[in-house]
Amino acid sequence: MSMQFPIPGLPSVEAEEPSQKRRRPSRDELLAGLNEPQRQAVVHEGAPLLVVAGAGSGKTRVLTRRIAWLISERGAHPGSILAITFTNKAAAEMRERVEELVGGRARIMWVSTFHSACVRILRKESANLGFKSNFTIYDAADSKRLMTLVCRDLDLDVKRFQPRAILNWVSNAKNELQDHEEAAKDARNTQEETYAEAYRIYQERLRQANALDFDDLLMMTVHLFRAFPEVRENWRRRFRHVLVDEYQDTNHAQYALIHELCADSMEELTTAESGAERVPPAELMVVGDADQSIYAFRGANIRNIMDFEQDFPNAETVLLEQNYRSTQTILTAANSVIGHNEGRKPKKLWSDAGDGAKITGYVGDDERDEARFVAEEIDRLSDEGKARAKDVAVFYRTNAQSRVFEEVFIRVGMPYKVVGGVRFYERREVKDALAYLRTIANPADLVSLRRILNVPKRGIGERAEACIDAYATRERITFWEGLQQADQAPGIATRSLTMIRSFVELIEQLQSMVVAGERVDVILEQTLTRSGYLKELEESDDPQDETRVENLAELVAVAREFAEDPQVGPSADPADEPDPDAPPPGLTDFLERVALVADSDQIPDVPEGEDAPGVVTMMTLHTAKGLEFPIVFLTGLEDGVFPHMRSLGDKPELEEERRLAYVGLTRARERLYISRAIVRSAWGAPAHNPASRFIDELPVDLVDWKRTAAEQTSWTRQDLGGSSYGGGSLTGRGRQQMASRFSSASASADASKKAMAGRDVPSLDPGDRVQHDSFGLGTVISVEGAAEKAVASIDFGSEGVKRLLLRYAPVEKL
DNA sequence: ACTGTTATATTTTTT
DNA sequence: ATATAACAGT
Repeated sequence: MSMQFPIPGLPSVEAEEPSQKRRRPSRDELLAGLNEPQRQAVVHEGAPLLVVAGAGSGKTRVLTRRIAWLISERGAHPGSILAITFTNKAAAEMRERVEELVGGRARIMWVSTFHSACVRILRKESANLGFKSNFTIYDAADSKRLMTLVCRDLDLDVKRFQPRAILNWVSNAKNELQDHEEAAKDARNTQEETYAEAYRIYQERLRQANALDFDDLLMMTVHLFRAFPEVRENWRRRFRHVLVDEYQDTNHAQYALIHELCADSMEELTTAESGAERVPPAELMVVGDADQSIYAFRGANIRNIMDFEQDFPNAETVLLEQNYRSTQTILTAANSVIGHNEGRKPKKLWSDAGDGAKITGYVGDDERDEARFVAEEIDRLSDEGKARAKDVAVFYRTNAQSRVFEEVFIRVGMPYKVVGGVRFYERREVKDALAYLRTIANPADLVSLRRILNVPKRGIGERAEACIDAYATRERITFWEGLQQADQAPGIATRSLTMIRSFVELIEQLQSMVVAGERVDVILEQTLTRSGYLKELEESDDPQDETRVENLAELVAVAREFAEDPQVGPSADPADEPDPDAPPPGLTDFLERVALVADSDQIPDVPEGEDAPGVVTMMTLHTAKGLEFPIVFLTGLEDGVFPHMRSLGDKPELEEERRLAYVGLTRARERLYISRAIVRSAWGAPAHNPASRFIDELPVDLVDWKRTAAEQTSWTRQDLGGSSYGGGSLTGRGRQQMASRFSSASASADASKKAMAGRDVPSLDPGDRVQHDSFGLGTVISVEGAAEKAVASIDFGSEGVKRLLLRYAPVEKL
C-alpha cells in the first residue's frame, strides 16, 4: 500500500541510516504467537480502533507488532507514526522493540509521552505563540514558587489562598483548556474570582519568564492547532498513524489533542477557505482499560475511553481478555475486587497458566512488624530458591510508607531500591544545579534565577534583590536585564553592586560556553566549580552535604552520558532535522530531558538471565502501573491508608482506589502477598486501623492467612513491658510509641486526644455551629472517623461545604 | 547579611 | 516526625 500524501519535512529514511540493515520481517513473523483479537488489532485498517486491553493481555505486544506491521506491510513511513505512551521508559522500550522487528529506520518514529510530543511541537512552532523556542519547563515545585510570588503580589491572605490550592484550580482549568478569561467567566464565587485573577498574573509571569508549566504544554498545543488551522494541517499531514497507550488516563486536553489530529470534525468542512488541502484523519488506535484508570485526581477522564465509540463515529472495538501474566488465583482475586465497582463494562479476564499458589495474608502488630514479615518472607523464598530479590516488588499507597520498609530492610541487609519518592531531580542540590543551567539557557527564567542568585551566599541579599526588582519593574525589563544594569538602579549599596557584577559576569561567561558549543557536562562542571557551589558543600561538615556532592557527581555523569549519546534516552528525537537556529543537541535538550522524567523512568533495567539476586523494588501503586513482577507484596491494606482516608466519603474516589487495588493485584505473576498492620504511626501519632474493605472483597478461600488479627498481642497493661514484642530490644523511642499506642487503642477518645496530639480536637456532632478562621460561621453536616482522624463536613454557607480534618482545621465549637 | 531558633504545615497518588 | 517558613538576634 502506498502513501496517499507526500510528507513534507521528513528526512529520507535511507539517507539517514545508510549502515542500518533495512529489515523486512515476514508476515508470519509479525503475527506469530498472537491470539485472534490481538491479530485483528494488529492488522486493522481504516476506522478508529479501541483496544480494550485487560491487565496482562499483551497490549504492548499488540502496539509494537502493529507499528511494525504498518511500516513493513502497509508501507507507512516511520516518520508518519506517532505513538503516545505513559512514560518515557515505556516509549524507549517500545521504540526498541519495533527496531528489533523492522530495523533502524524505526528510530525516526515519534514515540513519546504526550508532554514530550507537545514540547517538540511547541519548540518548532513557538514563534506562532509568541515565545522563544528555548523556553523553560516548570515542574510542580517551580510552579508553586511562582504562584507564591503571585500571591505576594496580590497581597493575598495565604491562610485563605494557598498557592497549592490555587495551582490545583488553575491546573484543572488548563486541563479543560480554559485560559484565565474563560476561567474567570466560570468563577462561581469571590474566591474563584480571586483564583482567576491569580491565574492571569501567574500566566503573565510565566510568559515573562519564557516558561511553560506541565499543563501549558498540552493546552498550548491544542490552542496552537485551533488558532492556526494551517499549522494543524501540517501536523496532520505528517502523522498518518496515531497510537495511544493508557487511553483511560487521558485528560480533556489530551483528548482534544488527539481529536485535532485524528477526528474528521465538522469544523474541518468549513476550513476549506484557508486554502489548505483537507487532510483526511490519521488512522487512530487507542489502547486502554477503564478498570485501570487511576489518575482522575490529575484530570484524567474515564469518560474518554467509555465514550470512545461515540466520540469517533464508525469506531470499532477489540477486546483482549486472555491474560498471559498471572495465575488464575491472582486473576480471580482481582476480578472479584474490581467487580464491586458499579457501572463498569463487565470483563472476564482468564488465564490458562493454572491456579498457582494461594494468596498469602499477614496481619502485623504494627507497620514495623509488617515490614519484618515481608523481609523474612523474601529471605525464605530466596533460601528455598523460589525467587530472587529482583523478582520481588513491594507496593504501598503513599510514598511515606516506604520508610519503615527501608529501615527494616537496611537492618536485615536486604538489598532494595525505592522508585520515586523524593525524586533525584527534586533534591535541593540537583534543583540548584539545574536552576543554574536554566538561568544560563534562559535568563528570563525568574524562578530559577532568583533561586541561585544568592546560592551559595555571595552577598546579594533581600535588599539588593528588591532594588533590582523595583528597577526592572519600573523600566519594564526582565529581572536579569535589571541585574545587568545594576549600576543604574537606585539605592543599591556599592558592596552589593560589586557582588552583582561578578555574578552577572559568571553567568555571561557560562553562557559564552554554550554559544561556543561546549558540552553539557563540561558546562555543568564549570558552573558548579566557578559558582563556588561545590566548594561550599565540600567544605561543609554537615554529613548530608557529602551525599549532596555525590548526587551532583551523579548529575554530571548523567549530563556526560547525554552529551556523548543524546540518541538514547527518552526525549531524543532523531527525526528532527538539525535546526540551524538552535544550538546543537545541548543545554535546552538536556534540561527538557530532565524536566519530563517520570518516576517509573528511574526503574533500573534488570539484566535478564543474570544470576545476581538483584534488589527488591519498592514503589507506590501508581508507579507500579504497567509493570509486572513474579512476586508482589501489597502492603498497608487498611481502611484509611488504602483506600486512602480522603476517598472514604466519596464514591467515585473510592472506586478509583479500588481500581488502584486492581492494578496492584494484577501486577503479580506467580505469588501475591497481602498485608496490613493493626496499629500504624502516621504524623508521629499512632492510629488503630481497621482492615481494608478490599480485603473483604477477596474470595475467602483464596487467601491463606499466616497470621490474623485474632492472633495479635492483646493490648493489656502487662504487655507493655515488651515481652510479647519479639526480641525485646526496644529503643527508648519505641517504648514511648508503645505507651502512646496504648492510650490510643484503649483509652477514651477524650483522653487520647490530649495525650497524643497535644491539641484540642473538638468533638462535633451534626447540627453543631462552628467558627472557622477563614471560612467563618458554619454548620456541621456530618462527622466521620474519631479522635485525630475525625473528618467533618461543614456547611459554610456562601463558602460552600468543606470537608475538614479536625486535627488540623482551625475550627472552634460554639 | 547571616545564623540559629521556633512555629507551622505536611501526606494521597504524578506528567 | 520532618521540612520548610518566619522570626529574632548577632
